Amino acid sequence: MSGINKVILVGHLGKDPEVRHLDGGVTVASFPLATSETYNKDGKRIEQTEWHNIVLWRGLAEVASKYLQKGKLVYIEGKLRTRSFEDREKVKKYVTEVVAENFTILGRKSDFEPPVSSEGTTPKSENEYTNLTDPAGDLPF
Amino acid sequence: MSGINKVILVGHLGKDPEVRHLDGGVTVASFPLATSETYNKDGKRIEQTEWHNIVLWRGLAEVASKYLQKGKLVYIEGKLRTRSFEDREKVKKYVTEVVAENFTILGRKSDFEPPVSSEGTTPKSENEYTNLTDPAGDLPF
Amino acid sequence: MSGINKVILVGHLGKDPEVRHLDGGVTVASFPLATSETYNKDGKRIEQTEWHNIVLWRGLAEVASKYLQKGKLVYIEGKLRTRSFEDREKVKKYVTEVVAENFTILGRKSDFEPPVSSEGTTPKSENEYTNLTDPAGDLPF
Amino acid sequence: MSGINKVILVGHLGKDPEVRHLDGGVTVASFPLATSETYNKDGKRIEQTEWHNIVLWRGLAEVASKYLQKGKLVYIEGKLRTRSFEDREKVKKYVTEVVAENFTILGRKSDFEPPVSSEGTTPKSENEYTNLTDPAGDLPF
DNA sequence: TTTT
DNA sequence: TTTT
Repeated sequence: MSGINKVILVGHLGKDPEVRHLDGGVTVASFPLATSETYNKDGKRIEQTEWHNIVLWRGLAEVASKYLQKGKLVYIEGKLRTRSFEDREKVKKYVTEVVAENFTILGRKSDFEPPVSSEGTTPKSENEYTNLTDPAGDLPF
Repeated sequence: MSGINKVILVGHLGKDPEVRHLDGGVTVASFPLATSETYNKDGKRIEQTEWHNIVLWRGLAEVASKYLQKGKLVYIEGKLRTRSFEDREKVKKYVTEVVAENFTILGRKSDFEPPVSSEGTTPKSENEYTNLTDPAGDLPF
Repeated sequence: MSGINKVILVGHLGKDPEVRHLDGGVTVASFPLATSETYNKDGKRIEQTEWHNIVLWRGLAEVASKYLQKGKLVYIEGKLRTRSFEDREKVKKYVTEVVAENFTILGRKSDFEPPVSSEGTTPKSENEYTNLTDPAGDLPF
Repeated sequence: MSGINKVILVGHLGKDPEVRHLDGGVTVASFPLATSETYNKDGKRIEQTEWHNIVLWRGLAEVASKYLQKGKLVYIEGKLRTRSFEDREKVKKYVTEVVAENFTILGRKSDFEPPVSSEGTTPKSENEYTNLTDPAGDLPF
């Protein structure tokens, strides 16, 4: 016993969430998240990007599939989990994922709406941010 | 002995940073930061805002005074410190502050530049974010 | 909108939790928590202690009242909340608290049992730690 | 750009740190860390352990090699990094590590001393905890 | 594979 | 491979 296993990320989705429905009816969503760090080396600005495998379960997966899309900036809180699997050649491999326990969209108001087909959105003012939290891991509205 | 004292905030500056230079030449900056939470009560969307007193020292204060302004969205990492002071009526009072150890601007590219007097900025595209990190607590460029 | 408000503490309880039952039957517990930091100044080891007001609600308050006592080492995750109140002289005052959302006892096995009146506890081996988590904010067993 | 990549762990070392000195004189240390979670399933207490690869650089590696040993309870703060390497069969593999930026021993006073060969240690009192922090990533004393 |  |  004795443990804290916590991950806090702010980054952009590299792809739309991929949603699967397991046999028991459980929903799982996953997507890659990029967190980038900028630092200075010999006067040049270097950007280093780290990619994370994000996994969400149940209600949180449902919310993610509805409100998160490729490119969005998101705060994610979760825990690390390394699991093994067999690839196509039956070789045992390991992958480390971040199992999300909570997420919040960081961005402008338009980022909080599910994408629509309609054109002609209202112009946005400079400082128009908003967010969406799902502390309970379930639908927030 | 034995202690972790860590605060993680993402919110908007309520005012421009207020910068002071202490006798020994040390720079201190401070500003209020709002973190808002939205939840559902009886079908209505309630927004609850919490205000935090942010304090930054030395190099981090210099960076803050240059790159942070009222309204900007920022990630702040720091620690809690409660200090006492005497108000004008000589009454002892307590205030809890977040002493920043690190911050990152979260927002669009324009948010990374110090404010300029020139008018006529270039139009921004929808999904234009960027950030600025100062892990070492000193000027990052 | 847009906010993350997160506090992570590891420290010792300064007192036993104080438990109150509100009118609606809701349980609230609170206790002071010390987080200490040791640093070096001119070759001398300086210890600086920060005190935090911890507040717990409902099921988490019940668990805390049962398993936490003065002196125990605990990991606490929560959020900052500043509230105002009137003191006995009707002066408006402010206090900043950490509203716990989760806690974990860090310590040896004996620290996980509610205190008993019986004497003569079993001797402990050198490296005997264990912990107790309450992720859901409710009774964990 | 735009990124926060933060990991917070509390767990026990599965092995003593393994220290290497790279060509340029840089020190790297690494060890496995176990974080365990206990939960209830059908009235049975289930313990699930997650293993993390911890990597420390430079001064932090030196401190770790001196003060951390197998079995000790430690708080670690760092960031995720996934790197690829070729195994003996020239197969490309990936491993995700936690690059530590800070650590603190959590435990009793005896846990803060480097291990000694002498026998006959002084008995410890019940509530004797202490800690050791290395915020700057360098030797703290 | 994101973002700037 | 830790810890209880």
